[in-house]
Amino acid sequence: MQYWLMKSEPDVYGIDDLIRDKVNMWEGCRNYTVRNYLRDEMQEGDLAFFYHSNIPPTGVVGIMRVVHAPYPDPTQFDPQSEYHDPKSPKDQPRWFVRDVEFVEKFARVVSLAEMKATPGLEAMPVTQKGQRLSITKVSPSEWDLVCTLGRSNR
DNA sequence: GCCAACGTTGGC
DNA sequence: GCCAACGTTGGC
Repeated sequence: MQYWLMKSEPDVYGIDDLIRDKVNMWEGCRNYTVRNYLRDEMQEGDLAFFYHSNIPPTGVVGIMRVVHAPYPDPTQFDPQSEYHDPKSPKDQPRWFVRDVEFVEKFARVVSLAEMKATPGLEAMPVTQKGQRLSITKVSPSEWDLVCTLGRSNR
């Protein structure tokens, strides 16, 4: 099983929205590296950190699970959508989504600053300057460390 | 709001 | 296939 970190801006879609919805389509990826992760590398049952980007406190706020096979992102064919991609061929879609299911909200946010300061997390892409993929891989040891932090009282 | 970093586009 | 211009991300 592979672990992941997936970013979302909480004013667009945050962990409390996922608690309400229980399952949600992770839509709108328009980057080929991330597309390949979604389409080719993620497996049903993989676990992912939910990361709040852009609005402080930025950081990991909980855990979700990948619950469905990949399928074409419907927003790419929707002219009304901000994610509309008129160049994506209908018979060979460019963009894919996964469904994710809520698993856990941490007792506290594991902030980006804290992750940068925690030994053992320095290889996480999210702690590195200029790294802006919206989905990245997480190693088992990184996974355990961040979970421990998020479940602790600090 | 600024801006550094990076991905994508398109002219040649 | 190079690379400059442009758009976007996302921390601060």
